[in-house]
Amino acid sequence: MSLNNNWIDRAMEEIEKFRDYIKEKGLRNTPEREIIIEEIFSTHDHFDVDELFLRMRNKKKIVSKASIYRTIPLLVESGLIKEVFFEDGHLHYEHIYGHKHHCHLRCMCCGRNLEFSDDEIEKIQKQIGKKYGFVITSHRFELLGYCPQCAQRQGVQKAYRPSGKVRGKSAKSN
Amino acid sequence: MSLNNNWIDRAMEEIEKFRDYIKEKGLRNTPEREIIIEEIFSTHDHFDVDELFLRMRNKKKIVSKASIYRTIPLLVESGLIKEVFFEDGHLHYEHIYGHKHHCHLRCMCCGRNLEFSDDEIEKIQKQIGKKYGFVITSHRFELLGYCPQCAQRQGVQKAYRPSGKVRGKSAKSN
DNA sequence: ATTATTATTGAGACTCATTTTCAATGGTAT
DNA sequence: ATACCATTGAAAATGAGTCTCAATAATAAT
Repeated sequence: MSLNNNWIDRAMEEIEKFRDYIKEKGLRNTPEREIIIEEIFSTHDHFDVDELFLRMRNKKKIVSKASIYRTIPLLVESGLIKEVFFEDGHLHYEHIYGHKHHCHLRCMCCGRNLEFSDDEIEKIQKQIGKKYGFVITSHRFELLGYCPQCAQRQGVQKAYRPSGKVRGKSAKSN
Repeated sequence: MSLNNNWIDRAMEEIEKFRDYIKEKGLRNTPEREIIIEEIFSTHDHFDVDELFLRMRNKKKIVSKASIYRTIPLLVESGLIKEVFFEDGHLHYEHIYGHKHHCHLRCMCCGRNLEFSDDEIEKIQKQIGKKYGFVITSHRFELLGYCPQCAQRQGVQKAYRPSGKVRGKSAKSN
């Protein structure tokens, strides 16, 4: 509690922010929306809609996908989450709370994804924002290439699928 | 010719590279593929499949969308083009030839897109690549925020659509 | 040249993420 | 209470991208 380190606390804080945003916009808060936020803040990982939906379903927190899709823009606007990238044919998000701003290093062959951070980036962001008069709220920096393993394997090496689209990934449920 | 500045020359050079790549991979070159490359190199702008398809159709260069979709991965693999970003619900590409490596500054409200370049980025790329043992072939750096105009207009300001998806953009053809 | 082999093509069917519609529900303010 | 209107779930719609398949064409072998 004092350390404010567990997800319940995080979620509470963020739910509060969200309530403010919602009110300010003249919208209404609902149990569904709070459940979604709680679930998002229960881990520190990237998520996508389908994943989130299934995670919730496993915990008997039943909210329709449509509502998840409808809530996400509100969460982005209120600054609780952000888009991290488009991969495997869909968007991935993460919550911002306590996340050190980080960038991604992606293998275009196997899809492996590392995170790193770099202070230089923050400086550039400020600098460019000032130069063009933009209010910059976030950034995305991705390095694309081949991981040590894939860089060796000839042949497979250069395979490209649009935005890392993974072939034969199915077994979904609705 | 000597200045090598017009698109015909560019396209020719790149078509040559493509032929090599195709041969090396045991595939076959075709008129369709060459037409696609020519068209891509005829401008210096970003493009998406639909746009490219329509541009070609206007010039009576008829190639099916399926073929365009099939050719793009080959072009990426052979290093002629690269994915620049996912926006408005689809991927955007650009050819690499003569493009100074640049980054994007995007307004999340009106979709305005500026380009800038920064040498610092190149250094970071090298540095991180070495650190993690990756062979890095390209990067994407996007700064997201609000342009001077949108930053002022209250209300509209924070509107977010997944990856800048533009509502009511239709009037497509097939 | 002719033929055999096999990659490529266009058309259309298909998949799947995301959005929209619509009727039912439920907060909120008077 | 009552009216108003945002929200919900379910299902239909949309649209980018992929796949299938029969027809065509590039290359290799004859």
